[in-house]
Amino acid sequence: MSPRARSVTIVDVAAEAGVSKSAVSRALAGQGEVSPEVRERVEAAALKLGYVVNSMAQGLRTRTRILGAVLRDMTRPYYGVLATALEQQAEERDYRLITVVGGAELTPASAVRALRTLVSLRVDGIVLSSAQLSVEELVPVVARVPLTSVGRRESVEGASFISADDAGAGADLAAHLMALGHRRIAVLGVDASYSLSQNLRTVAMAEAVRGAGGEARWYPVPSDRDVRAQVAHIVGERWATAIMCPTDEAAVGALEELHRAGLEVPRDLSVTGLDAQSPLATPLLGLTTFRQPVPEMGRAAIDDLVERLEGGALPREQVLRGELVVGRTTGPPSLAE
Amino acid sequence: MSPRARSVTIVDVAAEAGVSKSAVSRALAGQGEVSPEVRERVEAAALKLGYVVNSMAQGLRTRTRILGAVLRDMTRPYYGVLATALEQQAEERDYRLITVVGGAELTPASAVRALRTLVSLRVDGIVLSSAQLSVEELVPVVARVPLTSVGRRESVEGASFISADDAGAGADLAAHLMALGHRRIAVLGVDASYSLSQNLRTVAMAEAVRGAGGEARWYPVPSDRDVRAQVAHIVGERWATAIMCPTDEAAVGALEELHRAGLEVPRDLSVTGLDAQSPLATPLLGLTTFRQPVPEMGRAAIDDLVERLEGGALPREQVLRGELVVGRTTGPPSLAE
DNA sequence: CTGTTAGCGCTTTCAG
DNA sequence: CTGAAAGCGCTAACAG
Repeated sequence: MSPRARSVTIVDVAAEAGVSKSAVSRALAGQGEVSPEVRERVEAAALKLGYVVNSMAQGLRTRTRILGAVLRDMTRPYYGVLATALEQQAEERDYRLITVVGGAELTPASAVRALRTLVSLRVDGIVLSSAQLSVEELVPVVARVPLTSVGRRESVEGASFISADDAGAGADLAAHLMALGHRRIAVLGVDASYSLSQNLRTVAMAEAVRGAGGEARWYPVPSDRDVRAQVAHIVGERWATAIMCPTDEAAVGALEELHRAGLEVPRDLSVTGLDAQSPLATPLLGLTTFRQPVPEMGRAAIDDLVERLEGGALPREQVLRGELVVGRTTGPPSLAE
Repeated sequence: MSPRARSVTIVDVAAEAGVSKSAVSRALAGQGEVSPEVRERVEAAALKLGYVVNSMAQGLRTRTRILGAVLRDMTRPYYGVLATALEQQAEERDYRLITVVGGAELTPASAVRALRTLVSLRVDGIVLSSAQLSVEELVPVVARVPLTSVGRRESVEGASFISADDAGAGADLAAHLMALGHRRIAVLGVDASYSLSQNLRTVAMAEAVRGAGGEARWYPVPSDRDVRAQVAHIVGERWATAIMCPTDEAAVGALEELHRAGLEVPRDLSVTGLDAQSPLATPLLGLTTFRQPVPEMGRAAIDDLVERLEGGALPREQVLRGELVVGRTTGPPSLAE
């Protein structure tokens, strides 16, 4: 292995350019002005030596223009899309973005670790996505650095949050089924302890069905990735004419189970998903689902942070609305009963 | 907005605990030993004040146990799975991991920016995934910090790399089709400038077909996300009995197009994907594909880095092998010709 | 076992 | 416009 090079500092650049290190700092950071001639010499020297600023030393004195994001399970398309949007918008605003991902399951403990990593790095601002943190855990970090929560309403003073209208999405899907004529609808219900947003959706589905004069039954599932058993149960009951799922992944799980049971969709049973971020929202599957405005949420989160950082804007709340995606997994209820 | 608190430092903790700041440093970092009594007082004070180490100040003197990863398009399941694996293994080895994602298209420019961010943060080591960087761009960073490249063979002295056996995967899929009796096979070929790994796969597919006595035709596609036109062309030609795709996403695109054209798979045409990371590898679609050992690659990358960091191990090369996943999109060629 | 001291690389007054 | 010098928060000798 080639010996690791001692990293080149501002002092090395200064020597190379024949100026003081303050001159180099000014020339590179472009704060106090410098003569064009010095600037040029410095830039040449920096390039020649392969100088890269030491953000740590820099951050000891000033802002670094680095934002941090805590993301949950990157295995889910939702977070991938969010990460990409955050990154692009940060880029646009001339900030760097670093992300820390919790394990597949973002437990409070791992979320706290992730936040600490970011705080310890003294990032200028933090985007926090769907962590299940208590106010007590959040207060100390909000006190130190601007924080915007995405996808989950945080009740912490001083934090902004951006969320999708989960309840509205659930209600729209329910309305779609009701309009098709369904009256007995099974909802695969998720508990708030697993995912608040999935809980909001599914609760809203059931309520919307009932509010429109239909019957909804709540079939609790441990997670959207674990629905097969309940679907089998629903099939056995022969009561529902439609199954509403908390996510697209859950919907595909349900479709698989129905397929296994020899049922045809939507002839025998209608199925809805929710998210439309994943490749599962392919026309091939033709899932009826609801597109959450994830890229928009990511952009809004960065904008909020930057505006608070630079413009002194106040923390605020934004709820973004998505749109129904009608596919081929929903249709009129079967008459054969 | 609540006023941002001045961040609490080691000195504040020292005052609170009534000891010197060195004592605090030692107690918290656990280097030189401290009396249990002092340790306890310091820990209590740190907790009370909500102290979080300043990695920037710390990093100015020592290693931070933070690793960095440069990832491409997080929108692709491959990178999500990789990110999760990297994170988990880093956690296991007691390192933090921060990731910087390039835009949807990881251009050399954005990869260089990402690398610079990591270098500027003085991470202890870097995992670089599938960047299209030249040796000249890589040399300066490899000279500064241990780097392990994942998914792409870097020809830079001093870097490790871990890759999947792309060529082997392509060859296995080709062998599978040949075994089924196919002799005229269309390969959706990807250019190396878009993705080296996709290029390796597809080239290997064509070669393996020919090596086994079949005929392979190369149909170039701009990317694995843009295959519809070529597939339509292939359908029109009525030559091939099977289509080999560079990725699962491409395969689903192909299936959609075939579906649109009224063809049935695998009766009329067989289709293969490659990756099996995405939710697209669902039993519902039943894609015949090849599972790349992505989690294993992630783990190996972190292990390699940590071992070089701590054990002085030398950079090395590892090629990991995945496995064929036989689904329902391949079958014997149609006889009707 | 503990405190004192000297920087790590950078930005920022403050003089010149 | 430029250089000298101080200091950000921390760790690592070095004395006590």
